[in-house]
Amino acid sequence: MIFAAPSIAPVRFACSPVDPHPGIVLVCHRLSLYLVKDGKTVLDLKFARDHNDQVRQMLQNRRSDLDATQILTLDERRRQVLAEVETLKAQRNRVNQEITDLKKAKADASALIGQMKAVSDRIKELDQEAAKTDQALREFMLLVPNVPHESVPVGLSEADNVEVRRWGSPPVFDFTPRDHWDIGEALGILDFPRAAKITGSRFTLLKGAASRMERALINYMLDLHTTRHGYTEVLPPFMTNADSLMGTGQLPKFGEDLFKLEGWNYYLVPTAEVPVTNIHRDEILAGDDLPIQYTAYTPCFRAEAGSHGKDVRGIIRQHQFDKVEMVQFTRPEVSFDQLEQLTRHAEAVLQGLGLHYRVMVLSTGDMGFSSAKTYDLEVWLPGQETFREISSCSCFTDFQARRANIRFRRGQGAKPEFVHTLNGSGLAVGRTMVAILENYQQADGTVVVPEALRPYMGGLERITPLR
RNA sequence: GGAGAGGUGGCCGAGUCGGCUUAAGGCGCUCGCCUGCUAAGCGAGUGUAGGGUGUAAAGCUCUACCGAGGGUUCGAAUCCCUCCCUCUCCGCCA
Repeated sequence: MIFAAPSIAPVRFACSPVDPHPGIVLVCHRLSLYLVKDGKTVLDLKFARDHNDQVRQMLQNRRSDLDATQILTLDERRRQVLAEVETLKAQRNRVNQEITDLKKAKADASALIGQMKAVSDRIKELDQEAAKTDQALREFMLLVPNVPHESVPVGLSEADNVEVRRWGSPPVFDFTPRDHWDIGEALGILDFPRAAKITGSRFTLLKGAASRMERALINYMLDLHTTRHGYTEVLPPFMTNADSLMGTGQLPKFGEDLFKLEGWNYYLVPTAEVPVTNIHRDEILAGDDLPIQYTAYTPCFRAEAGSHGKDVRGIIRQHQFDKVEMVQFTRPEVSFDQLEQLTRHAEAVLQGLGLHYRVMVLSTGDMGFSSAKTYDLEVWLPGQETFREISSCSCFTDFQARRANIRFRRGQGAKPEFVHTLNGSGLAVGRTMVAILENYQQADGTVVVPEALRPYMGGLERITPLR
């Protein structure tokens, strides 16, 4: 197996106080390029300056066409301007005190005041110059992807993902298993034409046992994560502002995947990851409180731009779907261990429902922009005779923490450090129902309800045709 | 939607004819002293980020930050404008 082996890791970004995108206010404060080794931040912008070659190499590895030398230029310019403007500001502060003293003594200060006019104008100029440079540097850094962990297989696409393990076995049928849309429509519990009438394509009307199962699955998953896996349940807003989307990495690069509310700077959440991770934006957490583990149910809204004609049948790919998400904030040194654990938490849901699945580690070519390592859980769908993604579990190292300025203190008086963030679906509810319909279908067209779900469905054991 | 009041350091809370506030004071916290123990008392310290200077840590030094952004001014927590958020009353609504 081939592994990416960056001797040094990555390039990240951060930002500062100026607005690079109209209507979008950035909340990050640090302006530094840094490198991470063994999950620990060891170097910063100074390193990028002194070892620019290595930085360039890293960008190349991730197939980024960003030019690392631009960092040098911009940083040099920025520090030049800062040095000059800060000297002037120091002078201004000093002279202002003198003016104050003169005024107190009822003496004439007009000479000093006249002199400071020019200084003040120059400061104004330089401040603008510094802001421009900061903005350019930040825009650059916001487009730098996270760097894959050493254990991530190098590859160009989905085809290079590597199976890590699988659980269970596919159910055996003495008839030809059907797709979930056939099963659902025959039972009268999935209604596609009416959903298209109400809204449009990629929406589904659930009825009877389907809508109840959706609700049951949400409760089952939340209960599992809160009572067995140690997560705290939260129910966040289903819309977020642009700052939050910037914090988790959906913006500025992936705005076309989002539904934005007309006349508002609000977006429908594409995943609970956004509101939940941003719970602690701009906060310094107590080291003793880590790891912090949240689980949340939210609907998810995705424009699915660029997926036209893909998965058009059934409820696999919808503009709106329900998901239960797990989010963790951890110390840097344990984040990849936590990823293993979080992945097991997602797997526990599938195991509880008796669904056959496999775990894939995504290759460098298939993983997301913000992720350092991602496991996908793929559930077996007999109707389509294939494995389909039902959960995606990622460690983001401090990529999101830098953007969202989420830090922690190891102890009293210790310097704040960035936390690591993780999240994973636990699980995508709609696809879980798809899996149940297809895996538990019977020759007579009915569907057996998995035992774990029955308590949540009033003891219902079998779904029979509605009405 | 209408009317009004506010947003200050981890917390509470002063601070409007702009300049002795380098953000008073208190609480909390840390360290020390004192004290059978505890409590109380006494003393010192206590933010974040960036630049410069140190091999590094420390230290020293400069700059910025009183909801956010912009403006006026030699100088803004303090004045003006825009926006965000919180609270009160009215209206409407689940």
